[in-house]
Amino acid sequence: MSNRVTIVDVAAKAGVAISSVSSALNNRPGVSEDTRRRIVEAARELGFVPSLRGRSLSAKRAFTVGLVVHRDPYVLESDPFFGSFIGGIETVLDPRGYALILQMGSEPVETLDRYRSLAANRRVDGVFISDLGVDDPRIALVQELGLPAVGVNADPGFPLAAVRQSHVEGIRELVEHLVGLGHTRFAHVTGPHEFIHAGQRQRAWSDALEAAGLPVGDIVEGDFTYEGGVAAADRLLAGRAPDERPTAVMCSNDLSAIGFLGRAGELGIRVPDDLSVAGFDGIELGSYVRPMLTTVATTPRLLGVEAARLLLETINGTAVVDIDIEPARLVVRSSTGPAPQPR
Amino acid sequence: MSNRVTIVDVAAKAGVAISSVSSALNNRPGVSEDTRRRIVEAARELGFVPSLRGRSLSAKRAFTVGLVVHRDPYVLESDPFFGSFIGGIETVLDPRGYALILQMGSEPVETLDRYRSLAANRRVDGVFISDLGVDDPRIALVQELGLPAVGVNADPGFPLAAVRQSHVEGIRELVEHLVGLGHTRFAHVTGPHEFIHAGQRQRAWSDALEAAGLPVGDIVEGDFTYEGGVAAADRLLAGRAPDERPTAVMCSNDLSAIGFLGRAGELGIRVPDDLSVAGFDGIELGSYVRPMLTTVATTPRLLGVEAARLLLETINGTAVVDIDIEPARLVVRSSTGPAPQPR
DNA sequence: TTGAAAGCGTTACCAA
DNA sequence: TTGGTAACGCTTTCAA
Repeated sequence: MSNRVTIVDVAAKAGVAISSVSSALNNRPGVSEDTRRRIVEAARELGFVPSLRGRSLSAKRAFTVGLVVHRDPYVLESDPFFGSFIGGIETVLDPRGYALILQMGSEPVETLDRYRSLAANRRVDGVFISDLGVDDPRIALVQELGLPAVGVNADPGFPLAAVRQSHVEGIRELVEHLVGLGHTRFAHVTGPHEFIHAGQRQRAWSDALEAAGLPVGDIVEGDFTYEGGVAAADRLLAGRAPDERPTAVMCSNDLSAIGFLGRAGELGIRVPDDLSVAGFDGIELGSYVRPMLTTVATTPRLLGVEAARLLLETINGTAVVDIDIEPARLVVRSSTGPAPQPR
Repeated sequence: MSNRVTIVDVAAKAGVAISSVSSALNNRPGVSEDTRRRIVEAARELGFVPSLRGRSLSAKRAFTVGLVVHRDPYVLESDPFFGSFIGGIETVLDPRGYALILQMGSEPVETLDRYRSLAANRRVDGVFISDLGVDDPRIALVQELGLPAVGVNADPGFPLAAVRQSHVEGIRELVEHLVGLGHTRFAHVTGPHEFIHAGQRQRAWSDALEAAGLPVGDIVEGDFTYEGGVAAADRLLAGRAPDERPTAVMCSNDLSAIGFLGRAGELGIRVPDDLSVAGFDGIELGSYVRPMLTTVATTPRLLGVEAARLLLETINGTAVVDIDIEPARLVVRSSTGPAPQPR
């Protein structure tokens, strides 16, 4: 259990110097095909696995990257994003011998400290920056720390490497879908304004409506939670006469749309007959609730894959361009339908 | 950016040997109070942070522990457990200079490989084993690998260190609650039988009913998903006359209970008037749906805290006893009520 | 092509 | 109490 096999053992067994073992096993030139074979064979027989610690110290690399999630646990729990995103990250990290360190900072200051300490003791070679905020202080921080980083769904002009999935097309498709169904009175439930993606989605919604020559209607701030959707439904629907209510509502994520749906039902408003509701994300739960939720489906797993690829490239200093993955797309289910006929 | 401060720099600045710096900064004896002060001061001025890599190699420790989640991403997404569990882990890891590596293996074999490679290159000093399965192969694996490990919610007789939160009391409370409401026809929706906690919960349910002298009723296998709850509702309720249906159902987790609730509503069965439904977990969502879900609330965050504490102790070889945290407790909300009066 | 040796940044042992 | 020095396990440079 205790005495693990080291490069010295392999060298001894193969009857060569440890430097040759290192070269051979890392596919570097300068080793004859014959010796290489002998070394590989010896390593195999001994079950040699290079020690990450030795490699780390020598190579000045941690072979680890970090993700600091700065949301409160409840949001993390119910958010489908991170599970898939992390899954995607792993698929590219693992084959390259990298691993992911996950940290959670519930408060912004705490989050910054996490990044700081990850950098200070060189625990990671790079980090992901997700859930970007407006004027996000993490940007300046990683620059100051010289810590390679990749932003997820950053705005244009983001100063670091970034991977993005456009929401514009999907939201435009949603608006066209609703307009085609005859809707004219719209409303939008945003996410918390401190996150840039909340603003991105709202803007895409407003722009598409304006492009269609229709009034944007009410915009109420939500918080990405089920509860927030319930509250938004109260504000937009309760106590309003049918012809004063919006007939088509987009919530900026699925969870809040599902809350919205639930409250609408309680208020006696039928979906989609009296009201159309759509979300954003494409979480599984949306296809189980009744009516099934129309949404704009994102692909967090793919985002994770590309973010990881980009981060490793950034770390290696290989030429890097931002990556745009295929846009999120409209998925029509049963929570949207023809606009109710006024009478 | 590149030339970081090392122990050598501190030693030079303080005019002492590096061994003294090491001793002083690690609060080891053998350094005079005076020198210690000088060293600490020098370190502070230089902004010295010990290199994890150097420490790792020398101390033969990774200062990292691992969690390999072996569920498919969707379950991870919608499961409230891991977000809080990980949050709890972090609160004890962080102050002790440890970090968490998160890996995901969707298939069992893959999961085992993850553990194997974590151990092979000594990336972690120990691992958590959660979502224990029946005859879980990970137990033998970590033993064979000599990898310190802590089991989460293990059965009695578990051969490794374990942290547990008893579900028995809470489920018994639930049964007493239902019995007190006059229910006599029960049913239970389990989790996947390959997980031991699914069996644990079902057994607690059956035992409590038997203790009350009541028939256990139908037991149908679910899968912990919303969808599974819907399917279970179909099997237990659809096409059955009111007096042939159970009047009180426990689903083995909240998510499936919520699915069950939704389908019951679609079938025209009123909850709690015609039927009482309860879940297990205590997720936030349960308090937002209507009717609000009666459940047995667990505290995954606390479980994470204790699991991490125990794992670090196991790694340090300090005397270790299993930890039992406060049992999960019944939380009565509005999805349970008096048994319907037959007529 | 091969091998010896110098790092990498700590900790820990042992003289002084 | 101090300081020198040998590990720890690898990569990399430079002679041979």
